[in-house]
Amino acid sequence: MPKVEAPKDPVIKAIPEPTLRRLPLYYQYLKKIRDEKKSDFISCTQIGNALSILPIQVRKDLGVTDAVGKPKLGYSIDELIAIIEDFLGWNNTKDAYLVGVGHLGTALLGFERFKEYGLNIIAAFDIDREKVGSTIHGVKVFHIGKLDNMVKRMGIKIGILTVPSAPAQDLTNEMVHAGIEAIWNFSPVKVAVPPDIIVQHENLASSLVVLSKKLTLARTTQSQDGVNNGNDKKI
Amino acid sequence: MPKVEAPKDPVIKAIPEPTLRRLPLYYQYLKKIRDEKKSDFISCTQIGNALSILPIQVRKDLGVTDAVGKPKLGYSIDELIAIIEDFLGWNNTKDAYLVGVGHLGTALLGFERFKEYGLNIIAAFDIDREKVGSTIHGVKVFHIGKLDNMVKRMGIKIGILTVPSAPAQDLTNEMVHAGIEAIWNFSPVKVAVPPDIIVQHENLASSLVVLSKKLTLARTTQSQDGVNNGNDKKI
DNA sequence: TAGATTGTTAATCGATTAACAATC
DNA sequence: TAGATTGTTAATCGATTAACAATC
Repeated sequence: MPKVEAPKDPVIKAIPEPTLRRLPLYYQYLKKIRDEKKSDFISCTQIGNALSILPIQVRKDLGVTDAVGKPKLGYSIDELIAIIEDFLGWNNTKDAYLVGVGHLGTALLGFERFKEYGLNIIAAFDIDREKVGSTIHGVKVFHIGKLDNMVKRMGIKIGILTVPSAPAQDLTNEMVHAGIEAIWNFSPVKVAVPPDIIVQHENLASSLVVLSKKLTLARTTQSQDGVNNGNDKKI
Repeated sequence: MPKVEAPKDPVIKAIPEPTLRRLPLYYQYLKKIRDEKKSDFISCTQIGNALSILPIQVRKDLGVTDAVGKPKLGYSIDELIAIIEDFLGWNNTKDAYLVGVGHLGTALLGFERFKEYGLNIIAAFDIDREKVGSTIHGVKVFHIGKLDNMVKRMGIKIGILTVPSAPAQDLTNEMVHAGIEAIWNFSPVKVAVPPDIIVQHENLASSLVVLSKKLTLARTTQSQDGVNNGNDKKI
């Protein structure tokens, strides 16, 4: 890869994943601020202070969108909200299927908020005959045997996997075989997929480990140094 | 033995957060492998291949625990499981309270698996009179007004926050005031806490953004370069 | 033994943070 | 205007990856 040359397609930009994860936080905050109607503009310093993020970090992050601010004034709140919404693709809804109507699956079906994020769960699948045929939070539950056909027929690209460890890999294979291109995996195992399939792994065990290790460390080091701004990378 | 100077307290080591997040994955895999009883030993190469992680990364990660492997052979599977379990503190259970018995809160109360990870949710709180007094997945639901007293009386240090945006900050304040030291935050907003309080922020919107941006990019770049091993940092 | 694998030290890569000129 | 803030380029920091000697 040549260092100097301009990229062929300017649409393709490398965006750091941490940046992508912070953008929704800014968005949330901006909407709150907008409703308070105190000002039409906001600076990176204000956003950063509210979210315990360095202002320079906020500015860098906003830089990946095409947001333009005014020196001294900051960014137009309304404009920034619109730009982030657009950048994150929250304007064009994507359909998804959910596989596994257990506790967590049921909870996700009830997440009205997903629609704001451009995600629309249009059907759910399970193997349990008692669940099949029912409607949960407005979403109909089908037998898992119908997955393949329905994915193909509807051209669904996103699958949400909310099942236990044991069947996770098999169901992943079924989804991929049917034509699913991106899997949001809430099962406790890391599933294997072909190289062109995208998997986003949500692991509660990992998060809990980080939390409890931080807590343990805070206790053993308390009153030694002890400052925790919530941004620590190491524990 | 260190060349220059020994650290004052060898217990306090800086462990990268990514490493902490990967350790549970290794653990999951090791347990699966152990049940297959094919061998008593396993190498970093095997673990890495199974999880799409570079072997050298696995070795580095295992290095932070006190696991010792044998050249040519690898690590004892049983020993490694025990060491990770111990390192992550999954042997001594920590009690926690859950605040907000909505869809997600209910789902978390039903997560038997948490006990394996050393987390024991011993009570839940809500403001809804219909929920108060009921028992969900074996956990009793109290009125939020009792939180302060019960946290103090039981010496609870971990709070799980599963409420909507609006009341998240107020409830966080209440928890902190009562004596909670670590908050596992599933609300959609980043809550502000004093510097000595730990917050682990679980944000579905952020994860979804990463997933959908990867999907969008994969489509625009398909058949150009197109190799996705699931380990990409940038999208 | 030969060679796969560990453990450790060094190099690379990328995200964060700092510095600073431009600007309203 | 003066000074706060943006936008961009450079420096720093830390995690990942590579290199390689030690070893069973």
